[in-house]
Amino acid sequence: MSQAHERPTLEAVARLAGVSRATVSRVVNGSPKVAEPIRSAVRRAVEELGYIPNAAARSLVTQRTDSIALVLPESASRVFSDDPFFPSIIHGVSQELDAADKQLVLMMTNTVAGYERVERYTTARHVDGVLFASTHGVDPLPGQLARLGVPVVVTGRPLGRSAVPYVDVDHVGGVRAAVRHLLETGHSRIATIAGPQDMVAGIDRLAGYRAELRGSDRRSIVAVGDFTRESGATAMRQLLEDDPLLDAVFVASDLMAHGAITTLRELGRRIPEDVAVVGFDDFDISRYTDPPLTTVRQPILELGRELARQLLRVIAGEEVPAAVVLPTELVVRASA
Amino acid sequence: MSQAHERPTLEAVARLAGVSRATVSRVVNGSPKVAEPIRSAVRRAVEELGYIPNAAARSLVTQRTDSIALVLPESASRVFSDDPFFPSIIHGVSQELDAADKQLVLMMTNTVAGYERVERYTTARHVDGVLFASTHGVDPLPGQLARLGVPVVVTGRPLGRSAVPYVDVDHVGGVRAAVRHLLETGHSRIATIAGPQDMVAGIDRLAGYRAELRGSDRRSIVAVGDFTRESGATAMRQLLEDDPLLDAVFVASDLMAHGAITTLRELGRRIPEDVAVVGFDDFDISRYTDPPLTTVRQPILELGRELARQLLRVIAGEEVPAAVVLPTELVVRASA
DNA sequence: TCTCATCCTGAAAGCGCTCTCACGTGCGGC
DNA sequence: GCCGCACGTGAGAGCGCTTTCAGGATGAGA
Repeated sequence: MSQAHERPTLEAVARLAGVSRATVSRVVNGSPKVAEPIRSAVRRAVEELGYIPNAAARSLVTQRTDSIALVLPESASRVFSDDPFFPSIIHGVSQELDAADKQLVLMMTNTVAGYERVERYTTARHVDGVLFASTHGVDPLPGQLARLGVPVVVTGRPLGRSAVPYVDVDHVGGVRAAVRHLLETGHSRIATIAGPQDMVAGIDRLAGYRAELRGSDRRSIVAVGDFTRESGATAMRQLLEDDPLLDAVFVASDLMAHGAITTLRELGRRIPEDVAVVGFDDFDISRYTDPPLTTVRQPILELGRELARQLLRVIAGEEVPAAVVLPTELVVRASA
Repeated sequence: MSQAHERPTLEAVARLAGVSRATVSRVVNGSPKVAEPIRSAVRRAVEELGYIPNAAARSLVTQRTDSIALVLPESASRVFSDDPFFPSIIHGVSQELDAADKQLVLMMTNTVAGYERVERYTTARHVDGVLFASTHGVDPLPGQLARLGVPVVVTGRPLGRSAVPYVDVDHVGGVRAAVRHLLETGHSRIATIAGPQDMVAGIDRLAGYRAELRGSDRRSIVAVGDFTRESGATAMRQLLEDDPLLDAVFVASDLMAHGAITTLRELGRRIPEDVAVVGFDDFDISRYTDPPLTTVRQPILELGRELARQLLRVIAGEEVPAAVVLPTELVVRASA
């Protein structure tokens, strides 16, 4: 099938250049202690043979693999088709790793077996470090790996205590700005559709809503969804049963906000005249809903990039902060 | 930082089990020619030490890496946030590779430098095979790699001739079904918003439209977009200028269809009463547009899975068909 | 009882690379 | 003119694994 199975080795280059393997290795790895004429002779030989170092051999001795794993949780499977969160994370991580010339190994653990594979793979040091785009519950794996000495960084403040550095966005700040906006624009009955309360994003966003409302004399009206569009639609219905006179709703995700808008439409409420709606995420689609959605933007791409950057620092042995929190920002459009 | 740098080696297991390295290796790799008592003794030692084979060392001798690369083109960068195509491909590929216990190395080449990296990386046999989710133009890299003996499979019928096996969906069949539906429901002026004509998806879908219309006495009315929402909106406007009386439009992607719907709305046309709209893709969001979009479903997840399966076959040395074409299906909703 | 095939097992040779040492050179300083 | 010191370079020892090959047991057949 191929004539190229015979890839040139260091040995071959060394012979052609008339030097030793050690010298070729030095040149290839940019060691400064090789005299110029020899250096260029080696370069020429490398060029001529199209020599490319064998990664396996190199890893074997250096103990580095120059690749890092990004682990996506079980739910990614479901979430993938509709929610740009994971794609954006991947994209951000990829950008940063590309720049650092590291490989991205993607692991989706949608089964128990998968979880085990991840564990095996990562503890076996097949990668230099592990990134968790973990959003759900309390995952023991990151801490476990960290304890084994594997560099680890996760997205999202871990529930429970954890010594693993994380990168997250300022959920509370963003939500407070959103609710404040609602208050300032004269709304008095402000409800919320919260996210799942086993996820930090769900918990923190609800906390932000409560915190901001506490400063006013408004009472809180809460329904809980699971970040899907359907759950948003259902929750909205429930909210309106609880308080038919509510005039605003902060929805903890754009997808749920879309669902809520659908419900509001069906029930004949005008947006924002009858009910103002604010989402959270600022997905691309939210610009195209009717009306365009006022929402809290979280920098997901940047989250991915920062995630990768932190891990690269850990791998390099630098100190990293226990937490990096990226700012969120209220984007006012027509829905509130 | 860690006490675990000392991972057990074959040697350690061998000592503990009182056998040679060779025997441990055989047990670990499931060779049948090890007597039962010894086999279980080794198993116990492996268990006790938590032994995990070192991938680099193994690769070095076996010449396999058990990982495969998925290369996403430049445009992925732009496309990622809004278009579930790539995420679904990734997801499908990942599922299949997980099952085969292979690692997925993701490479996004958004720069010329990136392209070179991909080339270096893949020709260096750091992976057992390469998948291209290539959709754009004529990419020489797949063919080049194939010629070097690297197993390669691509998505989408390659433009120009190519010896590389590919997996694609039945664009023409799906489009014809869509246009036929439009004809059968009594539409007489059926326009199309085509995709970019340097992409197979764009070309084939336009061809399908033309082919089906040729059987009727209707004339074709064509505008071209680039698969983005914005371009769909613009193209729709143009189409209406060309023929204000058109009563149906087949749009070559759901995203463009959403754009087209926006335009139709703005211009006061009712859907489907005044203008029927059919899309192509069946993205999740299309179920939630107003009205829900009639569209041609292409099985993207399955495309990814099939892609991976084909590559695994190539790697295993099996014969694979030059092309696998997956069926598409018209999904009738309210917009046509 | 001897031969021979059969079945396991271990010794050892690498896979391609990095990196420590030791070993020349060539030079300045005394 | 000799010593010592940089400075470069090469020899060689592995990194942890697989796999060939040879050889020791074992049991069947004669």
